[in-house]
Amino acid sequence: MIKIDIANALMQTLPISKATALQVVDLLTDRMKKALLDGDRIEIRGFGVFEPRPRKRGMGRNIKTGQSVEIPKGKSIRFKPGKDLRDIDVE
Amino acid sequence: MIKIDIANALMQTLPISKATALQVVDLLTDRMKKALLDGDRIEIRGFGVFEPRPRKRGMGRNIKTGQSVEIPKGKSIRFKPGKDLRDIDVE
DNA sequence: GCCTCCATGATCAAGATCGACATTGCCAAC
DNA sequence: GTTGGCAATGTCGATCTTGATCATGGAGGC
Repeated sequence: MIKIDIANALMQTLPISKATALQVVDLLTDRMKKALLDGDRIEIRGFGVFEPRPRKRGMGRNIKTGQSVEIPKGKSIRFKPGKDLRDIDVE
Repeated sequence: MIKIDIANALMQTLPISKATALQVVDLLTDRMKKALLDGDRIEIRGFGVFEPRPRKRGMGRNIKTGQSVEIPKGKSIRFKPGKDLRDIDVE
């Protein structure tokens, strides 16, 4: 599923044009990105929580050189699936 | 940032009512949940990728009992931040 | 707008997983 | 069709996850 699929799903259900649907998706992701970059956490009940988290881990590894490279700074965006998504049980 | 904030952001930018904005957010999350539960991965360029991933890890621990509890089945929804979100650099 | 409901957060421990770097190919986006 | 973001590879260590309970707050109802 890519952006187009989401836009299609929106326009098929809501009374909005495809162009608007695309704008919606784009704006949504943009707003979320800004919020996350701003350090704000996004909590959508029943879906999940996006939480900016400081990266503290020490070092990674460079394939070609094989040397341990220190992971400089960093923040990771952690997504914690909500109840509905944690309910997954596919054997 | 919660669902209301996102809805407000949408209605402030796009020519849609707040009610519609809320429907959009709700529908969006619903569609994404369904896709993820269906095992489909969602890839939004520049934002991130939601990917259902089989959980293979062995066991956890229960505080109150103190016993090692085996992690039964499981699928986790992994969100991989896109370029824009990986670019975070907070000193 | 306020109240109520129920999901979410934190905790402890142990073990598996993720992440970063660099390069190439593929596919999402325009 | 073109562009360039994203996946995969490999190593090593820190982080995350699971589980139950209490408290907080997101979210829906009146």
